[in-house]
Amino acid sequence: MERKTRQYQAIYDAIVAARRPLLAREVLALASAAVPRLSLATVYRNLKTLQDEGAITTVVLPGQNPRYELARRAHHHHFQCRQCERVFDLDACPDHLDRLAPPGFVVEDHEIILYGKCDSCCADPVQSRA
Amino acid sequence: MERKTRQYQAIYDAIVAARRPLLAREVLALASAAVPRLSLATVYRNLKTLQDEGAITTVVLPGQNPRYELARRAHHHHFQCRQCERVFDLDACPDHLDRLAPPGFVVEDHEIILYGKCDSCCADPVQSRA
DNA sequence: TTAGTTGCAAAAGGTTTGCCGTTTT
DNA sequence: AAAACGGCAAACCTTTTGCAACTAA
Repeated sequence: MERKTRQYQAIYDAIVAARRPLLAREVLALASAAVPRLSLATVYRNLKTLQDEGAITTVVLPGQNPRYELARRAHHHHFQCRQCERVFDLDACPDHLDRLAPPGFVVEDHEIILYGKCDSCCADPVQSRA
Repeated sequence: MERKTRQYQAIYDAIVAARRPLLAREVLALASAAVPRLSLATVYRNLKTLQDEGAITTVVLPGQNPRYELARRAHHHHFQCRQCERVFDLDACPDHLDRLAPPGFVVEDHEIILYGKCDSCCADPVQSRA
């Protein structure tokens, strides 16, 4: 990516504004407000570019499509609300996970995903904000 | 599923014998030894049946295709070797993960995945057994 | 001008489904 | 014979790619 196109800006802006990991189609929906004829292919191409630039990272939950969020400096994990299906960042991390592995296995990395109900959905158990 | 067919048996046996989560195409490869003309569609249909029967469970790692393993009674997590890509069961689990969530969020469940190098690959850093 | 980008449509890759012939009871 | 099951191919869904037209620098 060498040019700053309207599409690129709109896609980046959408991710910045969301402040949580978004699905490709959510990025399209949000960025379409600024660029009406925006295509999914362009969204994917720019997401790829943004990743290569280190501006965003991919968040993949088991069995779900990839989500994209602003790159963060710190190691962190995620929480998914089972009601609205939105994903949120977590800051804490319980170290010493190495001891969960059997003898002879070397742990290099880990991933933790919590599932439950977010604060909004706890307050309003009816509505869905997916 | 009401009948015990050769295909059903071969698929179930493959999963039992593996003792670790298998990809659909791995199940096909293994069960094909017993049923030569076995098709992937049949594998998927029987995997679905086995799940409905509660005989097997699905293990999904972020960004990867689903794997299938014998249903286990106990809550457990998984370890994936980055060299051979095989997935192994872990028995331990570090509770008190609830406190990782922000105030107002309710944690109902969690998932932990460790990545690293399995014992076989530590012993033999060259060969891949994927 | 002109190389990089976009939109559209088609392709890919894994999983699911429709159809119809085959098997089991 | 009736009901269930398997194989094959097409359908699906999300992501990727080919290509001609467009556009930013």
